Amino acid sequence: MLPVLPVNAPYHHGDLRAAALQMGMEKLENQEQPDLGLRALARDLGVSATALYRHFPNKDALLDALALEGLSRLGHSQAEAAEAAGGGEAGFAEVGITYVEWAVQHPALLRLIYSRVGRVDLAIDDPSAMGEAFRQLRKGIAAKMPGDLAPEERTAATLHAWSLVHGLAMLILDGQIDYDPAMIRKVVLMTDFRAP
Amino acid sequence: MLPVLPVNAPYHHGDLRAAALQMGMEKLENQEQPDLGLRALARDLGVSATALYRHFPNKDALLDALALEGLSRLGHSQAEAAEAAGGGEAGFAEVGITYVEWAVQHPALLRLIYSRVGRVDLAIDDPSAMGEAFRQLRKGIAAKMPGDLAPEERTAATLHAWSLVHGLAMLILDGQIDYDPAMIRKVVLMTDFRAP
DNA sequence: CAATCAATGCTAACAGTGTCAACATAACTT
DNA sequence: AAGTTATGTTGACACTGTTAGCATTGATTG
Repeated sequence: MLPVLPVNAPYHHGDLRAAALQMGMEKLENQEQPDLGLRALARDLGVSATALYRHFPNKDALLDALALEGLSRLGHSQAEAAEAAGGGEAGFAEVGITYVEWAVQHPALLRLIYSRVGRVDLAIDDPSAMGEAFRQLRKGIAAKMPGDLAPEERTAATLHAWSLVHGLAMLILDGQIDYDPAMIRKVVLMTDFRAP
Repeated sequence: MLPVLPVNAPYHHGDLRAAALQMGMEKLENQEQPDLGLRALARDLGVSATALYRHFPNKDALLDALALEGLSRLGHSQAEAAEAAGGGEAGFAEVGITYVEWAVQHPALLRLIYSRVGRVDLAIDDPSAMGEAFRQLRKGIAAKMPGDLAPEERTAATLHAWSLVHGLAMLILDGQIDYDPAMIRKVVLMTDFRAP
């Protein structure tokens, strides 16, 4: 985690905002808890602590941006998995399993996403940003469900599916259950969405 | 949140450890994020910041103690609910529903529990403390499941049940889904544990 | 009862944090 | 070329967790 420009660093960085997000993401990939430290990040970027304030109003805004990017990546992973499985019910299950796998591979990022997604500040600056990303996620889940369900059942089933994989992911991240891919698959496939 | 002993406070507090835990629990009940602030807590207790170090080696230990107490309370609530429902499958569902309700009523405390339950320090001091409490929780879930299941199915079913309600609770706490008791009940009852 | 000692409190200090104000330099605009 | 805007910097403030050293109280002994 060396400074980006070790020697002869010019006064201006070039694109500090992008560099901060990239290094922030990098740090999140290599740690467990979703906390970054503005000063530490600036230090690793080879820049003064307050320089980041020219690109983000405060620490929260930086973390929000990282969470948003993370959410986008998660969405892509799920879309890929669904497509690879050929859609339908098999694809639906795969979306859930991918969710858990992604969480295991990016624990800090998933935690960051969920800790920041409910914040109000997001809605102030850009009402469509984080909320919309999550709406897509939910819509994706719903779209990949069995098609012959009544609307109310669809809602319950979506909630069920999301809660199940989110709970699995969280329990694994918190060290409460071991990450056993076969067991995950078994548990995810346990639900029959046509049950009353 | 006034100091406990406003006037003529004696040099010694009496039972600062208990008072700290009580006030800490009180603060957790009235806020969303599970972070306390050692100095702030000491201030509210009318005591110097470092006084708490005579009763807890550090902030983590204090939070661990609070998490442990919270876990015990959660366990009691679930046991009560199961008994009230008369055990069996109905009682089993009630345990799950109670889990979600308890989480909604004590969001910071539930978050604290899960953020601290995986920490190693707990196992050093007292290997049975937090781990054992959680083992009880899991055993409680397992015991209240339908009895005619194969052992491997029981494991999967336990995991399924725990993940489902934990996921529901977390999504509600993070503001991703509304807390609708009827919907919770519907979702929890969706799973047929005899499905393949 | 008096002396000692452990338990429990205090203040002062250190390193760390997020953030703001004031100033400096580079880049862009006219 | 001059002025303006964007982007850095240093210095400071208030806050945090934590340690060291000192003070006071309550309990345990001789």
